[in-house]
Parts: sequence; structure tokens; C-alpha cells
Amino acid sequence: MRDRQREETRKKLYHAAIEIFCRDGVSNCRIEDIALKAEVSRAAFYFHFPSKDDVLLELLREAEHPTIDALNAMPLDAAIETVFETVISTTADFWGAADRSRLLVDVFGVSMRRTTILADREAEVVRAAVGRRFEKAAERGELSPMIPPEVLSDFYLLNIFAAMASWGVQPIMPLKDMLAGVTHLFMNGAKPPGAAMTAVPFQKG
Amino acid sequence: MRDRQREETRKKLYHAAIEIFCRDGVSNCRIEDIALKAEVSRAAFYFHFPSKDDVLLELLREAEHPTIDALNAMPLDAAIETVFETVISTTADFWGAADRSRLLVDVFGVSMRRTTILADREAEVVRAAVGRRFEKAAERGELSPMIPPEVLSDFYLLNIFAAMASWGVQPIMPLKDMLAGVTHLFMNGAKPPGAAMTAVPFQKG
DNA sequence: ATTATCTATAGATCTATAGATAATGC
DNA sequence: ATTATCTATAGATCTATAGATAATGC
Repeated sequence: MRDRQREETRKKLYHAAIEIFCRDGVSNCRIEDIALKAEVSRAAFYFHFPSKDDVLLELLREAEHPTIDALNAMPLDAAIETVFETVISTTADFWGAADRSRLLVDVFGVSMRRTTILADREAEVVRAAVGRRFEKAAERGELSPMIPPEVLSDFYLLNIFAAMASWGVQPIMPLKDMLAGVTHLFMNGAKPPGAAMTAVPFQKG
Repeated sequence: MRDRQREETRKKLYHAAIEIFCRDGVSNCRIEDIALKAEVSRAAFYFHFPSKDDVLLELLREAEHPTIDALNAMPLDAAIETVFETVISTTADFWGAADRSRLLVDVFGVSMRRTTILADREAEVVRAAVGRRFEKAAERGELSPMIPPEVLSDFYLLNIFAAMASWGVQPIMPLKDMLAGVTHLFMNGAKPPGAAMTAVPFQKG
């Protein structure tokens, strides 16, 4: 009963916040407008969300669900290209929505501040799931043996995320095409086909 | 006389702001502390810098100077690997300083919001200079002909910047090594040597 | 009676701007 | 006299918290 009421207020605040963020921008908007839309006091917002960042973190977690579900529906030995297609299409579907795109730069910032890139991976579900697929792909020889698969996986997701943040400010093409381009570049590199591998080694930390 | 005074106040505020940003974090710090350290009124800060973001943008421009100078000192036909080495070492020298590193996530955010990735390139000097080197390298066949050189160049800088933002939060290895690893991956891709190129085409906007 | 949820509100900080001061230009 | 630089300050907004209310547990 109390729990239900709490969750209801929280959800109302969450949806109101996302709506106001999209309308006014994350840093410009007033908490008061969020509280007004959710029909609670301003302080109730702070009771449920210590800061605006916490709302964005929840949005980020919500955005991960379609990706996770799609990955879980795939066999563990699926080709790495299939993993890419899944990540790209689920991610682009979620964030490609016109009103959400302007949140991407801030979401990227939150994701950098709040998650632990290259450490503590199990806490982030998409990161862990994609990481497992990269490990399997590396075992099958689909990835370069020069770089540990979990590092490759984190860099891939970092690339995807940075490209989305950039796209959120300058949507010069459909998001899906942008992510496909980034993925292609990630796999094949910028070197011309047939050229010798450059000599810079990757140092592990 | 007036101009000199103005510049002096501006510089005092700029340096005070960077110092306080490093000490307290960009979003946590109080403008009052910056003004106190610069020995001017709080409103003087707003006169010179409409927002904290403008201070960070100035820091970003300052950070570009060593890179620009080093690039200008190089012949236009220098190998693309030399360009990479120059960008990496000048950038890592500037941002690798322990006290500056915590500003990187915010600087990345500002750079996304304030600059026009994949458009209007001449406004940003490093971007323009690196872009020219990429074009020359593409003409010489040092880069994949599948992706336009200016797109490659922008993606390279985006990768470098995203990696720095990530490193600013989790400095798991020397920044220089991190950037060298990113560069290696950018050039060679994650595909195992000898594998056929994947079929995802890059769509131009 | 105790605790969780939420409101009211005090005090801190920011944003916007009217006005003071001193340099510049006529 | 006009303009640029800076200060003082009003009003807006945020952050922190004391207290009200209503559900829970004994």
C-alpha cells in the first residue's frame, strides 16, 4: 500500500522529469516545473531523485532493456556481426526518437560519471552481456587476438555511446546508419585493405 | 589601458575558475569561491563568462595550442602515423596532469554542445588541421578509401576525446598508452588479420 | 510507537539587471 | 557625453532539513 503509493509518485516524477528535460533541456529546466507536472511538491522530487543525474541514469537503464532482451534471445555462439546488428537496431530504435535525442549528451556524461568503464563490469547489464559475446567471438577467432576481448568490448560500447552523444547534437544522418558506420570502422579500421598492421602496441593496464 | 585591465581581470577569473573547478568539481563549485580567489565581485565572473561552460571552452582552446604548434611544425606530407604520435603526445601531456583530469568529462560535454562535429570544421583549429592531414594521407593511399577522410578524421578525434573522458573518470593506465591503444584500434580495427572485410557500408549524410 | 513518505520553509546560491565608476572619444 | 567595466542587489531557484501525515508493526 505504502510501497505502491511510493512507486506511483516516483513513476509520475520520472515521466514528468523526462518530459520537461526534453522540452527545456536538462540543465535549463526547473525542478518546480517537474513537480508541478507530477502534482507533488518540489521536495518530493529530491526525496525520490537526489539529482537530475539520477533520473537520466534511470532512463539509461530503461534504454538497456530492449538490448538485453534481444541479446538474451540470441544463442551465445551467434556471430559477432549479429551481436552488432542487435545492439545497433535496439539502441537506435530507443534513442532515435526525436524528442529523446537532445538528452544524449547529458546521458553520456552521467554514464561516464556513474558507471565504472573498464572495471566492475557485472553491475552494468548490457556491458556484461556484450562483453560475454565478445569473449565467445574471440574464442572463435572472429576478433583480433592482439587486444583482450573485454577491452575491445568496452571500447566498442564507448564508440557507440560517443557517436550517439555527437549525433544527439548534430543528427546528420539516421542514427542507425551512424552506428552501423561506427561499427564498420571499429571492425575494419581506417587502414587501407592489405596494408601492413601499424606498429603501435596496445598496453594493458 | 582599459583593455589591459579587462584582460587582467579576465585572466585572473579564468585561472581562479580552473583552480576551483579542479578542487571542487565543475558542477559542485560555487561561483563565489572563484570570485573571492580572483578578488572581484561574483557578478564580474558573469560579465566575463556567461557560464562555467565558457571557462571550459577556453581551457579546451588553450589545450589545443601545443597540438596546433606541433602539427604546424610538421611537413604536410608527414606519414599519418607521425600525425597520430603528435596528437597523442601533445594531448596526453596537457590532459595527463593529475589535477586537470577530473575536468575531462565536463570538457567533453562542452565540446559536444559547443562545437559542430561533422560540420563547420574551420572554426576548430585542431579539427581543421588534423582533417587536412587525413586528406593528404588518403590521397597517398594510407587510409581506407571506403570512408571520406574528413569523416575518418572526425571519428578519430571523437574516439580520442571519448577515451579521454573515460580515462578522466577511471585512469586505469597512463593516458598516453590509452590514446595509443585507441589509435591502434582505430587504424587496424578489431577484425583478426587476414579476415574478409565485413559488409556493413558506411552511409554518408 | 515507530517509520516512510511527503510538505513547508529557511538559508544558500544563482541569474538578471540597475546603477556607479572610470576610461575613451568628440 | 558616451561607453565599457564592474558592483550591488532583487528576485528566482536550489539544497537541506524540520516537521506533518499516514501506513506499518508490535
